[in-house]
Amino acid sequence: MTLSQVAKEAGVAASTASLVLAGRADELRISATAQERVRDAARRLGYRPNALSTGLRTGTTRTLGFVSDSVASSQLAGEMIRGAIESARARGYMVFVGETAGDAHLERDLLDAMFDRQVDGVVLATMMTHARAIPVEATRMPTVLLNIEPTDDADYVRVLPDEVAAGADAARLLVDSGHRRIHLIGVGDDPATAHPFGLAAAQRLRGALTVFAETGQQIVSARPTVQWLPPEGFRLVSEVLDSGAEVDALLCLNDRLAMGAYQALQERGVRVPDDVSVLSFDDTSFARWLRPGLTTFAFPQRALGRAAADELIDLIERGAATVGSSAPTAAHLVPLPLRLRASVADRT
Amino acid sequence: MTLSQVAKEAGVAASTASLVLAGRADELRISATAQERVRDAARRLGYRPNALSTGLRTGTTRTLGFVSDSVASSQLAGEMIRGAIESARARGYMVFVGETAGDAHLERDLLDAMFDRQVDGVVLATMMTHARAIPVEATRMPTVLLNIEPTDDADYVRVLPDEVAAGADAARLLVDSGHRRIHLIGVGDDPATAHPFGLAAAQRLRGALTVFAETGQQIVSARPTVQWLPPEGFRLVSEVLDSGAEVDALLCLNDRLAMGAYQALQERGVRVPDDVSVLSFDDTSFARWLRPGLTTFAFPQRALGRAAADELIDLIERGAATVGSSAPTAAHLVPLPLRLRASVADRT
DNA sequence: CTGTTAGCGCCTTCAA
DNA sequence: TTGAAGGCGCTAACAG
Repeated sequence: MTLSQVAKEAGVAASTASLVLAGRADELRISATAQERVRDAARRLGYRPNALSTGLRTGTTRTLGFVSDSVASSQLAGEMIRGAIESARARGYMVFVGETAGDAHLERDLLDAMFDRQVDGVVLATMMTHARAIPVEATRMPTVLLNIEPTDDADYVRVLPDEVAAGADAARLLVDSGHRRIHLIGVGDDPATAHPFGLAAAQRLRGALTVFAETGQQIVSARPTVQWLPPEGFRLVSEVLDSGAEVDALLCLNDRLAMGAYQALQERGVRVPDDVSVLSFDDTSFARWLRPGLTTFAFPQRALGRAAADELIDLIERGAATVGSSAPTAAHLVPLPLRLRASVADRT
Repeated sequence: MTLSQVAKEAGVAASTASLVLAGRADELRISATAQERVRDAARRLGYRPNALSTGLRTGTTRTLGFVSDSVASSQLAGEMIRGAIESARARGYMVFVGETAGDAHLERDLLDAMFDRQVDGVVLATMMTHARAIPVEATRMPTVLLNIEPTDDADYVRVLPDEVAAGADAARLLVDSGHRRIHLIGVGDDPATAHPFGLAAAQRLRGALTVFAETGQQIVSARPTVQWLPPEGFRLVSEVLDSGAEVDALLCLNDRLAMGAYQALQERGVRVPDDVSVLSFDDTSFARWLRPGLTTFAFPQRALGRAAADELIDLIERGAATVGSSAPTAAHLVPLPLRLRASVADRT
């Protein structure tokens, strides 16, 4: 089904049909009958414009690329992608998705393949290394950085989770509910030397420390680890309990550590939240199924994806004219919403 | 950078450059020097062919569509998509991803949008309703069904998890390791009335029953539920324990039920696997972090995605000529591999 | 061995 | 108000 077939069926020229179908008929005063005939023919023949052709002609494809460095294990990636797809779809865009597993070569290939297909722009996302250089391939087209802090100084539109605020919120929640003896699980007490991967550890810690300072609290202990996994949470919390220190609350840097914490607590007969409160980050799938339900700040995967796609489409539709012209754009920060469940007691 | 610019730079005609760059130069005996000059110019100018143009001309885009009905909560979807993308990429294809959340209208729109962009084919996947009708939109292009049994009788290429075999494997594992008093958690004892959503329950049950029959075993109890979630697992296993029945092993229909089972067991001080073995399906992210690690048959998400993309590309490259011609294709069954951890004891 | 020509499907002046 | 013509970038016959 091509436009000229529709035109023929309607008894008009292809250009006329084009105008009608593009909604510019009134503007150019095409006769009502002609319009009717065209629309009718199009419907009857099930006409759908060939996007390749339109793209070739107009230089725009209503197509986005989404490239992330995620690997099999990361549950986070999936939701981000889906958020992006959802937003894009709502605005009439389709998205190509690619994954690099951290392979720079693959990333280049992917970006090339998308560029070849004339995507209108790409979002570059990361699940692993949060601070990194941006490949030159990306600079050929409008680009939005998702969950990445660029190491170079070019002015990219960035979308990031507001980890600092989440850290602060967590600390405030604990302090406000009367917890005094707080232990940090998964990070030391110095933001500068926090977790080598990702900015999450350092930023969550920074936010928390600010609030602790403001309220005159002291952290009892802060235990770093490189792997944020249940066995590590188990180990660290066992250490805390063995140390004989008093503990009102455990602030775990993510849910997997918290899962390990639950196991260690349970094994020693320490009750959550009656004896010890547990607060965490991410809202991983199992958080609500732990007993008692884990109170946690949800990593806003889907919202991040949505925001990235929206920023990108804004950028595209605003026109590439503006690129690099204006003042450095502030990062778009997405909050981590609290999922209030049953693991934090009120001790006031 | 267009082909004609490269050709001009190399001092040849565009068609010559085209042939050289398409690798058909030797075949058509283009002089070595001309080839050299073309390749050189292309490299120097950073030439990349416009895929839109090529697609328009050749009628093929090396682009796939992937449409699934998954919703936010399903972790399964993400991995399937990624498997598909991975396979596609390896064969030079890019993929458009879309999600419908079960909305038939959205599905139509998505399929249309992909069709408009001239995808070479689509995979239609489902996470929810495993038996369903296929929308007519799909029939305009090569289609592979992933995790779907079509209710109409058209002859589609299908990729499915081998749930029956997994059920049989699970039963055999239990029987072979000396378990006699086995309870089923999450499904009744009649495949015909099993779980309304999905084929998994009925098929896993069918496989298991076959083996139990072969080995002369009797199931002690089989408890159905509509929601395969931890609280239900907790409830059902509590019932089992309260009933006073003897129990060697719990065969849970998925990991979330098993998680609830662990909680119920733990609360009553029943040890896994010393007192009771637990076996399950899916290998959800937390399965390996439960204590003891949960032995389970992994739902092969990624492999399913890979298989679907591969089947689709085979279908496309074999040529649409064959469509509907041959005998009904057998479904491509993907096994559920066993993840042997510590929750099943050897009681022989 | 290489260049000319035509056309994939669409949009957009420009003339009529 | 409508139609004819040209071109987006590429490939494939067909001449030379």
